[in-house]
Amino acid sequence: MTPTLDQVFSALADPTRRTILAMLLEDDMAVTDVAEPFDVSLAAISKHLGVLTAAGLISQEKRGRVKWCKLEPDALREASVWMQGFGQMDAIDLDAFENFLSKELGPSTQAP
Amino acid sequence: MTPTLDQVFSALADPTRRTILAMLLEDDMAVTDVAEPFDVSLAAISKHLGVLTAAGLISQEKRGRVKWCKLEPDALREASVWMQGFGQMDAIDLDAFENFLSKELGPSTQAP
DNA sequence: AAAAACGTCAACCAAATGGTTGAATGTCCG
DNA sequence: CGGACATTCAACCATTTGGTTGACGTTTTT
Repeated sequence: MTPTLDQVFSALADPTRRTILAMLLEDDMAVTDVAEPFDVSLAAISKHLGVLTAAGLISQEKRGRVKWCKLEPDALREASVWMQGFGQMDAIDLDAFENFLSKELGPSTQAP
Repeated sequence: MTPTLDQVFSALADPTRRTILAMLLEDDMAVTDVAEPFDVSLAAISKHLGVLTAAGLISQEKRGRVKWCKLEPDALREASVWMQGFGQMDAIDLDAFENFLSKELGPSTQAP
C-alpha cells in the first residue's frame, strides 16, 4: 500500500522521528542503536520506526536477531513535489522544469 | 515567534488544511468562503486556519467584519530545505508535478 | 542447556487533535 | 436602533498520539 501524504507529513512532524531519519542518512542502523541516543524506552523508538516504515520513509530488514533500518528517501518525493507547487521553485531542478515546459508548450500542443 | 518544523509539518499533515492551502493558491479568501466547500462546521475551519497561521503558512488580516486569509508560501522554505538534505530531490518528478497542477489547481485553471 | 541480547506486543495513561454545539463579539446596513 | 452577517470562544466529546512497564518469542553466545 503506497503511503499517503498524510502519513508522510505526520511522520515528519515529530522531532524524534526527524532525528532518526537524519541518523539513518549516515548509515543503516539496528533498532537498538537507533534508540541509544534517545532518552526514551526502546519500545517507544520501535513505535516511531513503525510510523516511519508505514510512511515509506524507511525500510526494515531482519537479519538474525537484528533488524536493520534503512532510509528510503524516495518517499519524500511526493511530499516535496506537493510543496514545490507553492512556489519553492528555487528548490527544483530548473533544467528539468524547462524541459517539462517545452514539452507542455511545444508546437503541437500549443493553446490557440 | 518563528514557527517550528514541528508546526509546519503537522499543519501539512491534515488533508483539510492542505486543501485550504491549495484553495488559497488561487486567491485570498474570507473565512466563510474557505469553509463553504467543506462538510464541517465553520468553527472547525476557523481552528484549522488558526493552526495554519501558527505555522506561518497563511496570514490573516481583518478588514471590517471580514477576515482575509492569504497564503504565505515562504514558510514552506525551511521545511523544503530540510527535505532537500535527503537528496535525490534535485530531479523533480515531472509526472507528479503535472499531477499536482491538474489536481490541486483544478482543470479550469488556464495559463495566462 | 542456560543466559544474554534484540525487538515487539499488550495494557495502560496523559495529553493533544479534530470535531460538535451554543453563546458571545464585532461590524455593516436599513 | 435593531437585525443580519462574520468569526471566534467555551465547553464538551471521541479518537489518536507518544510515552510507560512487563511479559514474550527469537536468535546468539557461553
